[in-house]
Amino acid sequence: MTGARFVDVEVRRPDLRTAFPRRFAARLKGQTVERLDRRAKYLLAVLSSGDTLLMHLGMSGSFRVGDPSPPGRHDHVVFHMSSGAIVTFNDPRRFGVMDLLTPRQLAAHPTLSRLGPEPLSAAFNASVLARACRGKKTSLKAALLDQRVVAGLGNIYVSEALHVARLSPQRQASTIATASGAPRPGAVRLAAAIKQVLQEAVARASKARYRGGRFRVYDRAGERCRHTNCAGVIAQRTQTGRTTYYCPVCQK
DNA sequence: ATTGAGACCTGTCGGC
DNA sequence: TGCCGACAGGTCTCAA
Repeated sequence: MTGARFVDVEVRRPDLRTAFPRRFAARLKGQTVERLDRRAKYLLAVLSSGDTLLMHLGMSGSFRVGDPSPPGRHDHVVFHMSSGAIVTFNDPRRFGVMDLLTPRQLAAHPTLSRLGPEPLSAAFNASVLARACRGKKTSLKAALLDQRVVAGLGNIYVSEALHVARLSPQRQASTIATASGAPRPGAVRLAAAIKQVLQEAVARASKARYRGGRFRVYDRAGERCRHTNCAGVIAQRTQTGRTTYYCPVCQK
């Protein structure tokens, strides 16, 4: 898509999680994609008009490249690019998002403008994490799922990171910081663990043969804890509506 | 202001 | 084999 123009845009279902803006297709047509970017779990295509195409996969969204004809039941948007590429957005549950923002709307976006730091950037470290958790009465699990604390962690990698850091998901978030917001050892381990599990995930996903589904604790209830010298068994429980997996023995 | 519960929607899977 | 409830990787809104 990068460097290519939108020749045609088919909107087959304009009702994803949010309604499409008026004249969505018309505003896209003729625009060139200057660059593709990402912020947290949002995909952004910066256009020659200055507008930004904002996309989110929700729980079940995906893009594929290739002629979709005949289009599938959940093929909601089809981009026909001047490069010849045909890019189709498919999303059975329709929790995804497709929006077109002016520079002003982008800068003032209610969600984007409040996102926390990118976890793999230098802007995210133990000090930043500790400060964000200072005074939080909620659990570490809920704090890490809060996109304002750190951007882009989802249910799987929160469990994964807490296991690597050996921190209990039920532990109160404020306990990784001192009263003044300085990092305690747990914050140092957790910030490093978050970077580690995400780097590993990106590396694995980049390999064509990757099948997915192999995690340290996620979806492994009843299996042995993989930390060396830990005799624990992975447990699962529900926290704020989401399933958490953890080792009750080594995660404190 | 912070927090947790419920809602949004469809597909899949396990149990009967 | 078929039906039915429970659950799924994410936000958003609302009310306590």
